[in-house]
Parts: sequence; structure tokens; C-alpha cells
Amino acid sequence: MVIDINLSTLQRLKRPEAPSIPQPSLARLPQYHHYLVDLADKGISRISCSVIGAYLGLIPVQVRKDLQYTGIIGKPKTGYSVAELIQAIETFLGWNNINEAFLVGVGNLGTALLGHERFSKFGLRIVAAFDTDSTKIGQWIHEKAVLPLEQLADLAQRMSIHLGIITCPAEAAQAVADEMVKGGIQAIWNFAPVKLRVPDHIIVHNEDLYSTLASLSWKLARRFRVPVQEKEAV
Amino acid sequence: MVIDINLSTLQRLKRPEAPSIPQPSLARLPQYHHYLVDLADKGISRISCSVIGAYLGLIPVQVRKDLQYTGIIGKPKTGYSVAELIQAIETFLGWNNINEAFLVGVGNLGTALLGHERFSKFGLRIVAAFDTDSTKIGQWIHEKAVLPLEQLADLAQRMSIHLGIITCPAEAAQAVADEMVKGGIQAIWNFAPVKLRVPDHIIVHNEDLYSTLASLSWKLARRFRVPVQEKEAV
DNA sequence: GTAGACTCGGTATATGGTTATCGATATAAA
DNA sequence: TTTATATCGATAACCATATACCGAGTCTAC
Repeated sequence: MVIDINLSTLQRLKRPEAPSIPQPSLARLPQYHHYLVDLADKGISRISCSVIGAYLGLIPVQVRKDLQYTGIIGKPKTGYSVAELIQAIETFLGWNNINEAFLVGVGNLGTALLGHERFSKFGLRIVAAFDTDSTKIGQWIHEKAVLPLEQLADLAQRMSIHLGIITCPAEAAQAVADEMVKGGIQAIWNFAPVKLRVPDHIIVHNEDLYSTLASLSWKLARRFRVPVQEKEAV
Repeated sequence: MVIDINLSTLQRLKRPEAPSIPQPSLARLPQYHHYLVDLADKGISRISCSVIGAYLGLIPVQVRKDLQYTGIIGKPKTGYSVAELIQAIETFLGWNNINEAFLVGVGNLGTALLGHERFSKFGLRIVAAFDTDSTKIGQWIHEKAVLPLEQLADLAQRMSIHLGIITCPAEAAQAVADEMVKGGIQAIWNFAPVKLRVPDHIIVHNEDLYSTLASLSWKLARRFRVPVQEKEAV
């Protein structure tokens, strides 16, 4: 059986033009951004890594390294310009160019995302929603039309939509992903707890609530359980 | 200014009894679990790391290492017992003992979580919801009562609730967290895009949509931008 | 104007997680 | 019964990320 070998090999081969920024740093940038916007609102114009780090519980060096990826240049003693920093992060993350997205699955979660106006500040605009439930189709939710899933592929192609958001039940997720791929969608933000099978060039990010839940319950169990050894000897 | 030094030092001091399992492994366990339950439903009773890995896009060694943390023991050639493996993961993650939780913020997202029946399979039961909006208080959403936030601390204490879920707007999140701490809650699952300030012994997990969004938009921007160098020389 | 303190940027080291390798063992086929 | 093969468990090498260190620059206070 060589399937596994092929798979892992593929994964590695896919990465030559791999991220020039570590994934964890990428994930921290929005946090810096959020804090910086707050500062800007307060009229503060310069900031140092130490202060940012103190606020977020990170050491100054790490903050500095993360920020360096955005290409920003600071000045000794004074630190960075807040405005420049915000700009640098937004540019780096591509938040200046809006990504238009389709969302599939207008349940509670889907509705929540559709109504999240703040996304537009972070380069995301959900332009339409899709569902298979005929009672939902035709409705308008948060000013977005709910269309039948069958139209997704065609519309995505014609409107050059690059991003798809999956908030449908797990059972339907793979079929939805297939439709998205057919419509030329490049990246999928997947909220369904399923491993999607898509071509290699498609970017998939899973928002896996169960992972978080696992961490939490493990830590809680650990805290309230009498401290026993985790592994039994054979 | 020594705040930062103290902070980072604290973080390290907090960790002596740190996770005996890497965070990424912990996050993968639910995925294995999900797949295994599917297998069990199909009547398959034994499984090898290679097959699990092939399904999830991981190499067999990694799967094996992850599973070892749960204390499971496999047999050469045959692999693991599916049933034992499921049991081992559930026990390890503490999914057998139900965690009762309070949820604060009955917006779309909060409602979505309240309605998510599957959580109960993963050791989570949301027993009540809270809000400050008087039009929501008194309602029942998915068979859970919506109570005024003021009652949270008292009820949490009397019912020995250990877990709090924050799905309210960012502005209110810190105040809610404070209430939770006052009520003796040990762990917080935070969906608000805010860095919460809580005592050291409180476990906080942020479900940060913006981090994911940042990754996605960076990768999309990178794909569609002409490949230029990321950093300008000084 | 000078001394001192703070902060940046670059390089080096340490840590933690992932991947590779090897020997042992159980099953299945000859 | 013997041989071949798939798989596990353990140890070791490797890689990515996080942390520490050091020199250089600039602002503040005296």
C-alpha cells in the first residue's frame, strides 16, 4: 500500500513556494492589527514591540520578528508608527483588496457570518448565499440573496469569485466543495467537521470547533482528575 | 519598563505542569475520532495508522505518535481495535464526563451553538444562556433558558459550572469574562475577537476567526499578486 | 553637548514537533 | 512449518519556530 507515501510526498512537493512567513506569525498579525487600531482610535501614533507584547502576552522579540515579515521598519527608541504599521499589516494580508465570497448553508452559523458586517474591514465580502432548502431559497438574509445551490458553479465562474465558505451540515460539505471547485473557486473556508477532498491547488482552511473543544475538555479533565500518570506501562 | 519581562516569565513559570501532549496532536485527535466512528458504523473493527493517515493526509508515523498519547496499544500487522481506539480517545479527552457550560451572548452565533446537539457527544452540554438584552431574556432557545447576565456568577457557583462560552460582541466580552471568573468558572471558550484579561489559572481558548481569515486572504493575495519580493531592502 | 536608557535589526542558540529509520512481532500465504 | 509482509514501538535525525544575545541608533534629561 503506497497511498500514504504518495500523499505525504505530494504534500511536501506542494511546498517549494511555501509560506515565507510561519503560520503562527500569520495568525498573530490580526491580533496586532486589532490592538493597533484601538491605539489609533485613542490618538496614539507611535508604539514599541514591548508594549504590544505586554498587551498580548508575548515577548518583545517575537512581536518584532512577526512585524518584520510585513516589511515595516521601525526606529530605535521610538518604535513604529502606528498608522504605518496598520497599513503594512493590511497590505501584507491583502486586506486592501476585497475578496468576494459565496457562502453555502444558511443555518444559524451561516446567518451569523452573513450578518457579520465587520468582515468587510478585513477584506471579505460575502456577496451571496446558497442552500438546498427550498423554504430558504429566495429569501434575503442580511441583504444577501439566498440562491439554489445549483447556480453556484455558474455564478462563481461568471463573477470570478475566488472564495467559498461552507457552513452546511457535514454530510453535504463534500458535495458543496465539489461544486465550488467546479465553479473555479480557489480557496475554501470550511466550518463543517469533515476532511474535504479537493485538488491540490485549492486552499482549504478548516475552522474546527472540535479541535478547540478537545483542548478545552482535555485541560479541564486534567485539572479535575486526580493527577495520575497518563500512560500505563505494558 | 519591566511589565513585558514579568509577563513572559510568568508564562513560562505557568507551564511546568504543561501539556504532556503537543497542542497540534491534541487538535488532531478529534479528527481521528470522527473517522473512527465512521468506521465503527460501517462495522470495521480494526484499523492501521497507514489507512487513517491516508484518509486525513498525514503520514503513518505521525498518526501513530498521536495515538500513543492516548495510551492505546496496537498489535503489529493488525493495527488497532477501532472500538478500543475510540474509547481511548474519548477517555483521554475527557469526553466521557460531561462538562456543563454557560453561554453568554444570544446572537446568531450563540444561537447556532445552543442548537448544536452534537456537542453532547463530545462532552459538552450548554445548560443555560445569558444576555443583557431584555427582549431576549426570558425566551427559550433550543430548550435553553435565556437569563439575565447578572445571575450568571451566582448560578455558576451554585451549579458548579466550570466552562463559559462567550459569543457576545467584543465590547462586552471582558465584562462577561469578569463575571465568569467571579462565578468560579475555570475555562473560557471565547469567540469574541478580544484578548481577555483573566487570572493565570483560568484556561482561555480563543476561537479567532480573524486568524483564519488572515491566512486565507494572505494566501489568496499571494496567489493573484504578481510574484514580487516580499521585503524591500532598506 | 554628553550620558544614559530604550528599542530596533541581525545573528545565534534552544526548544518542540515532525519525519525517518530500525528491530520486533503477528498474520497470512506457500 | 516456513517465509514474506505489514504493522507497531522506540530511538534518532531533522526542521520550524521561539527565544536569547549583541551591536547600533536615537531620543531624553541633565
